[in-house]
Amino acid sequence: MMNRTAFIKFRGTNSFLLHSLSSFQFSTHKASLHSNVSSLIHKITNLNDALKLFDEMSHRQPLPSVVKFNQLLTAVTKIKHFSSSLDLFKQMCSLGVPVSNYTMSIAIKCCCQLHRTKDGFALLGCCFRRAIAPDVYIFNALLDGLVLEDRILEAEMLFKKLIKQKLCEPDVVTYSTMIKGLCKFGNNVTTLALLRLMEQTNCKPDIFTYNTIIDSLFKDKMIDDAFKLFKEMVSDKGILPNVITYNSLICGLCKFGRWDEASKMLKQMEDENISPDVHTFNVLVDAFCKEGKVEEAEVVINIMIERGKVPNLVTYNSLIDGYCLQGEMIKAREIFDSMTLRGLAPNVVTYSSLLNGYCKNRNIEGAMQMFRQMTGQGLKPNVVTYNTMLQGLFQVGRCVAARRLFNEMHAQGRIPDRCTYRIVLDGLCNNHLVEDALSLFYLVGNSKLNSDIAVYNILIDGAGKNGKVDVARILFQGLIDKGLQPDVRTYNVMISGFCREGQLGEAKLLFLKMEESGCPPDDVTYRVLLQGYLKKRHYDDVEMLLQEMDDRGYSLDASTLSLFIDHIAAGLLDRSMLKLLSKLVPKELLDDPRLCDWE
DNA sequence: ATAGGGTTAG
Repeated sequence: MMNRTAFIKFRGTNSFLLHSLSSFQFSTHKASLHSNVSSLIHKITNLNDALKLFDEMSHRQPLPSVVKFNQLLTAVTKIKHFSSSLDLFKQMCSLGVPVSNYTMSIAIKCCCQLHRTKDGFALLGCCFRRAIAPDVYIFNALLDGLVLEDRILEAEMLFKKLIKQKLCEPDVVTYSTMIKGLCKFGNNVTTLALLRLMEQTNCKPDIFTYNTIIDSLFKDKMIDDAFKLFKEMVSDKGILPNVITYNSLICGLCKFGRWDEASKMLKQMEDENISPDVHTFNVLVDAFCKEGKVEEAEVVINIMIERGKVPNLVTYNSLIDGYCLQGEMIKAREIFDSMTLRGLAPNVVTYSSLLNGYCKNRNIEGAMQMFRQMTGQGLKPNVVTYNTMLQGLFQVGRCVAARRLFNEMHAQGRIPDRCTYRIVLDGLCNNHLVEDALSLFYLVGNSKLNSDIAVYNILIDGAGKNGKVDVARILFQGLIDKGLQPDVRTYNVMISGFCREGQLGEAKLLFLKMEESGCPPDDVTYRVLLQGYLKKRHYDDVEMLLQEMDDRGYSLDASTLSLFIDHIAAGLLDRSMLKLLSKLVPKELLDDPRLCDWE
């Protein structure tokens, strides 16, 4: 075959020669294509190459076999161009390629991955019409589609139907997909039952099955069960954990602050010659960032790079979020710029972190500018983005703008979630719009949104702070009537409301009720009650409360302490209390110059 | 000579 240099040498010598040369090249190219479609398909890395190859294949006479087309479709599906893959499938049909069950399974998978499981089922109908017997691959793809669309009941129905009507022999993938669906809905009891059922059949659970369940148990905070299953997998079934198993374990342990065990797992992993991948490093980066240890996170990233792993969008997003949580917006922007320079396009998560950072710093203009930049890049804000912006706007008292944004959220088809609801209620209460918050609350009525103790805490606090302790009392009774369990915060905001109105008797009664209700007071409870007592110059229980605080190992905060000092300075409280107070003051507060003559 | 399932971020 003529090579490229030879071709160049001929240029300009003779146009006829050039023409024949190029056609010669073309035909040899085609010839090599014909014999080597499979090897060309394996080299496909982008959609364009795939489409070109398809075009050339479809012009061949005779047409390449269906196997070649299936290979190409697989390649396109692997690079996640599902709708292009479907287009090619349609073209295959109109070209008259005799599509097989392989082709159908790929096409159905594409529909399902596009959240168009309905079309997937339509293609199942086509199978019957074309006398293609649907196999387990096809049913697995459909089952996965239903799970993906959260249609868990239909997934269960399909699963049972497959078995009952013997539509196909379910295999380990069928079971694992069903298990994934059950896990997604937090139904760990049924999940484990299905795992046991599986063990009775001849398709045994494999590493995929176990990884799915172990990860789900961690997500549901069932750490001990997760480890039990992990041991069962390794010891009883002899299945070796892989990098994904370890990633789940390490991620779960980090989330619960169980650092020692997490690093033990890292060591164990290395001992077994399983090297950490980008995902593992990302878990560690994120864990450090969440702990406020951004420098450590940067160290992890350096190790990651030393080991030849390339940080990706997730890595940078975690780091940016870490800096934003610390309010270090300059660093956050630096990382943002450097990731853009590396050709990584920021996504909605990146922007939401930045918005959050600006809002935390009460820089609402900065947040707005980011919001506009984000939408300008064609990124659609999601519920989290809107929640962040709403919180920021309420925080700086821009209730009208918040309202406008809430309406926009609605217009964009974003359904407010429990966080949105809490943010709006809290925002209204903190901006002296308790009446509005209450009307919204009553409008929502007896729904799941209102069966949330946090919602009651917000409203009780809002009512109390706005001089509506009677409303607070009604709300408190209401939540008890509903069968909700008040938590420490509920008691704290209620006690704080009573204290503010000088109803110290009520405050004390509720305080005493906490212990017997199995919800012991925390340091905040004591601070609130003490401040209430001091402000009303009601000193009877003060010493006893301080003593209790000491017994429980609680400490005083700066503002309560300051109040005590004022009362002592005014001669309202005896100086003998200083000794007890000094025991309750954290070291950093002892530096206060006003306290130098304490001991 | 071709098809499928598991882990991460706001």
